[in-house]
Amino acid sequence: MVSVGDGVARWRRVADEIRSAITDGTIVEMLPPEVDLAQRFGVNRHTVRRAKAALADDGLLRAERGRGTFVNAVPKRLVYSVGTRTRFSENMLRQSLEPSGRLIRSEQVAADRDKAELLKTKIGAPLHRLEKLSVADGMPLSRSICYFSVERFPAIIESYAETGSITQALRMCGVHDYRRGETRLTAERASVRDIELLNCAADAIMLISSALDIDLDGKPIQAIRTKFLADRMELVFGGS
Amino acid sequence: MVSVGDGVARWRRVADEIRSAITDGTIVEMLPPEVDLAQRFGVNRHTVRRAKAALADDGLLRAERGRGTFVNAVPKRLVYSVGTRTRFSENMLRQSLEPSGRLIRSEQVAADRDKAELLKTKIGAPLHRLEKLSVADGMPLSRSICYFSVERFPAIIESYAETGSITQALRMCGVHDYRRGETRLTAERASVRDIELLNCAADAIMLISSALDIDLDGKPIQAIRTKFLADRMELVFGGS
DNA sequence: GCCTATTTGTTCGTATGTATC
DNA sequence: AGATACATACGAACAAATAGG
Repeated sequence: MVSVGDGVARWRRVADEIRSAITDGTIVEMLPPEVDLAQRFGVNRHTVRRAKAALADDGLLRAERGRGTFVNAVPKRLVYSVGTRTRFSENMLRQSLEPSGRLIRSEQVAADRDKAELLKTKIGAPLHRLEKLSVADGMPLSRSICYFSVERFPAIIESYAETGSITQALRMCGVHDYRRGETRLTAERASVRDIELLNCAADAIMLISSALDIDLDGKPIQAIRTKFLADRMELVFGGS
Repeated sequence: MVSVGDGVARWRRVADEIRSAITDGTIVEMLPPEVDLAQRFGVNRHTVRRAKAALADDGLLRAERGRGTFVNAVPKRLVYSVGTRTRFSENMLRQSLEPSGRLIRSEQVAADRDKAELLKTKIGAPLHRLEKLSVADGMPLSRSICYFSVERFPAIIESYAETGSITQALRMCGVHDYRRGETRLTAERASVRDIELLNCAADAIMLISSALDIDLDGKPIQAIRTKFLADRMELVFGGS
């Protein structure tokens, strides 16, 4: 066990290791006794206790005096299927969840080099920049920033604000179907703004997807950058 | 800026925010002065300095007294293209990087329920469990755990140890082509073992891919779980 | 050269959090 | 439950290098 002066407390490290062991099924029902854990991680028993307290706080554990520590029901990650036809609403409904979107902020910006290339507009062309929050069953799951050509979709913001769904907003703008182009994926620690918008833990991890949606003729529709809460989501590509 | 008693030091958070700003292009050439950063993050200047020291240690920054702090050449994230034909070596060579694989550990295990289902073997059937490290230009990028049916690929371990490439090892076992089935993605904090094997920051983030490779007849070849260093990699699906 | 503003580098002290025994 | 050592965080300085007029 390492961790001295690297900015991450040992108890936090231990808590994360235990959490992983629980979510990936290594620890199923009951936690090993504190002394065993302390030895395995090479830390003091107090440190293990601190870690367990943090996990119990999150509702993952339940300690019973004299009996041991039990693992509570683990909330499975929601599955988001990314195919050529990717729709947030459909993905959530399939899992019996009530989807909704909330408009955080919208503005017009000028296309920079990257966005102009993606959306095939001129550099400096006006774009709608739409920042939204996606929620399922009242739980914030992700936050996205979408860019649309103002010229092509003048009224998309109003339509989205009305319906709370990009798919429906696009339909109102005459786009009845579209598909997913390329998707780029990486991950980062949640920023301060992520934490306040998504109402998540301070050390949450965001799965970041940058994608381009195109219509059936291959013309670009929107460039989207979405930050998913990695704790609550799993993205699936290909297969089925 | 928050963070008190949550197990992650403030300087570490500040360092991460600055690192993000650098990698996503918000900060280009020069860092704002320490007092400005301190105010923006709501911390003491010492805390900013500690964060900068950590980043300078990683070679991202270069501070010059009286002049300011400069951003070194930004190491762009390497792109890993995940298509139906996904090969680590080809992906790296395309970016003029010298790929290599290192065998960490191999053993035989019995198939549990999940793996048996994926690999279409009986529960309890013997599997090769192959743990490896993938490196490009001397920099560790990811670590994988692969499962192969022992019955179907008796000598895969030796072949991999010899060649350092799964593709080549499979060829020696009579599989000349294979493709990627489903890929499931999520992200987690690096475990202690990740940190020591990949030689990365204490609070690094791992992009986790769980996938199944199948041969051209649709028969399963290997189940792979790969943990990519999110700082150094970007996964691309679809498009091109 | 001189002065000044800016920016990084350093040194005190003090309080709190972390980790062990 | 204390006692101890070390890491973290803040505050208030001051020193040293740089840039501009």
